[in-house]
Amino acid sequence: MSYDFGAMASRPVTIVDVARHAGVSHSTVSRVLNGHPHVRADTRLRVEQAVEALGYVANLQARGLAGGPSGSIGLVALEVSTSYVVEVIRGVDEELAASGLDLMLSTTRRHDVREREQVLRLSQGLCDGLIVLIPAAPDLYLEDLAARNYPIALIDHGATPFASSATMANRSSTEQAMAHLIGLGHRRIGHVTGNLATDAARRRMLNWRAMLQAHSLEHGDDLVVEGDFRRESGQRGAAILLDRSAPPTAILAGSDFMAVGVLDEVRKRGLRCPDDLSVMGFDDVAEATVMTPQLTTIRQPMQALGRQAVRLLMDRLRNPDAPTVHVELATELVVRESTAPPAH
Amino acid sequence: MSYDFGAMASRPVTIVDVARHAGVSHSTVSRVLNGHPHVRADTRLRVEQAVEALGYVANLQARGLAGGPSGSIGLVALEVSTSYVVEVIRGVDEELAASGLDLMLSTTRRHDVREREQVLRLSQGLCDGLIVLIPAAPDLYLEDLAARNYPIALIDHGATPFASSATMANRSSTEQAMAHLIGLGHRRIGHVTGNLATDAARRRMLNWRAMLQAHSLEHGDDLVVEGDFRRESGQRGAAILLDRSAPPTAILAGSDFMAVGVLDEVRKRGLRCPDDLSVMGFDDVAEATVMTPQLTTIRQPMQALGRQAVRLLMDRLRNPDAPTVHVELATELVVRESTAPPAH
DNA sequence: CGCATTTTTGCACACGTGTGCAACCCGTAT
DNA sequence: ATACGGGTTGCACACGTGTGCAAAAATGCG
Repeated sequence: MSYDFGAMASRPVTIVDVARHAGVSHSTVSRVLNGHPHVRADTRLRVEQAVEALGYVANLQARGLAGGPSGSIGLVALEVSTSYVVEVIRGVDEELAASGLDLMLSTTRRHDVREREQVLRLSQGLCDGLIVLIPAAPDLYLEDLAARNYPIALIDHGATPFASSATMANRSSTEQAMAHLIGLGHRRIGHVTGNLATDAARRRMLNWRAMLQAHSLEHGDDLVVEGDFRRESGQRGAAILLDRSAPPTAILAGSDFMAVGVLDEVRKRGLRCPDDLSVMGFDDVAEATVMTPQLTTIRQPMQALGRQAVRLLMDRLRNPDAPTVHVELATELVVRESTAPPAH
Repeated sequence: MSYDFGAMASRPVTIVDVARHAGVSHSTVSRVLNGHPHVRADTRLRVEQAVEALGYVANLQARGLAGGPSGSIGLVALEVSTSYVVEVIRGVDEELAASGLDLMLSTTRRHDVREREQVLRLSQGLCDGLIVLIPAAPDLYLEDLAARNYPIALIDHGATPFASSATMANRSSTEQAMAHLIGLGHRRIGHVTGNLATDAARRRMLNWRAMLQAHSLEHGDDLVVEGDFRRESGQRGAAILLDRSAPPTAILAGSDFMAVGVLDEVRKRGLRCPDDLSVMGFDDVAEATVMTPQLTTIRQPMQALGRQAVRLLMDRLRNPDAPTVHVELATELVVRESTAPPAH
């Protein structure tokens, strides 16, 4: 066995190096690092100075292996491409900043097997807790982890006894939007839906229709066009609706991006918003405050969802035996400039 | 696919469990998992079946501790709040998807100490390579890691012998912007900078000044205001510039968000863009095509930057002894509606 | 000062995996 | 049949840290 003290192959500083430098055993260093009570004051000081002097950084893996806390929580998501995921991550990151915990993001990219792998990986000591942001069935591992009493927070899942969860109140959001438009005096309210293959789009359409029926307003098929959540489909939908013999005075788009498309068509036709047509969206994306007119929309509390998940997780970290909780976050009507009473 | 967990699923399945189930030693299981050549075919099959039956998932920490590959690469960033970071992450994630490697995101939240900590943590076996996305001085750890021959890719840093790096052609991007404005006939061109603590902001300002000098145009201190990359600082900067005795006819903002702020001030004063003031930004964020007028800007290839960083990293993973590389990606002038020849 | 009690410290093992080395097995050539 | 050789396999140790237990040291008390 040979020791090389040369500057070439510098080995990371370990707890043993610190111990040697401070003239104690590595156990003592460990105790200092973890704030154990039974350490003499001057010993603690010597160790802390050694840590400082050598620039010691704990090896997360060894610590996790040995059963110590990792000081970080994991977030498992499908991908980072959609703004939905990005916003949730932002919320998580910001809430975490206050607590001093680290964030580990892991993406599964739609491989179902990978999902279970990633979750188990992170739960094996790498992270103290896990936030799962995947709209799939986590039954494969949830019960397992619950048996180990491992803290998990699910986002956008229904209630389950195995983990805490946070979700959005989808129903009331469409009601909020329609109440706003009807309250302004609109009687013909068109709807450009998102991709009807998705739950959210379908529920929004059903609730749009239900609200019109409840107020005895027209709700026929010539007031609704299917889109796909994207800007271009919003423009196409608006073109169709505005070409009707009796065009709507307001259009509810299934997403903010489609609302932008609706406004594209409005501008193209030389109409003005909100004077000639009121427009609403869903989500309250960052773009909503940048456009002219600024968009009236239903804010989906995506960041808040992330924050809430962190709080749920930290509750479980502090008190592992407390029962799991299910939280439903309200959406919020954000009135800006794109809606007004109808002209006539 | 169904997994058979034993009656007591309280403890995670380890390599030893698999070994027992297959009637071999844990070493053999390890060799199967890592694709070593000297394993008999039927033994390999038995082990693989045991892995499947027990639903074994490797413990990353133990593997990392023991010196094995982690199969994941790390990304260290300040935060995930800015779209710059988000876009880079998207690029990284997408490029990584092709390679089968996992992504670990870690945020430092502007604590300089944490930066070194996080980097060292992840480099101690947790990740096979690291992408650093922090506009600060990584001298503290770079040399150290280079000595260990640890693969690192820096984003938006200058060339360094210690790591591969990818950056955008900051010089030419500013030249592109200024050439456009000067070509339109502008002679007084103001500049609201980003946070001058960052490299990018400082270089943009220097190049702004250099271009003005090269064309013998005024470039004094009363044509430049420091901002912080955010919308509000853009508005403040514009207010200051427009209050000068001889206000500029065009303003180059250090980011698209600041350009939005500039437009806020323009609108507030009842001015019109581009008639009374031309406005340009940097980045080409999603918002740029949504606003009115649509923003003329310099497109920063942020996703491409992420992809490039991954490729650089994988080159080093495959060939650790190859020299480091510095790649510069071209930016692109995107002319939209917010720039025009000056009125007078 | 001696003894009991408490505080402080070190030893040794555990965590799960990878790997050098030696031992094993089996087939083939002598 | 024996020796040889190469493909397989197991043993034992290493990685860095946490912790129960016992030893050592410090403290308190008479």
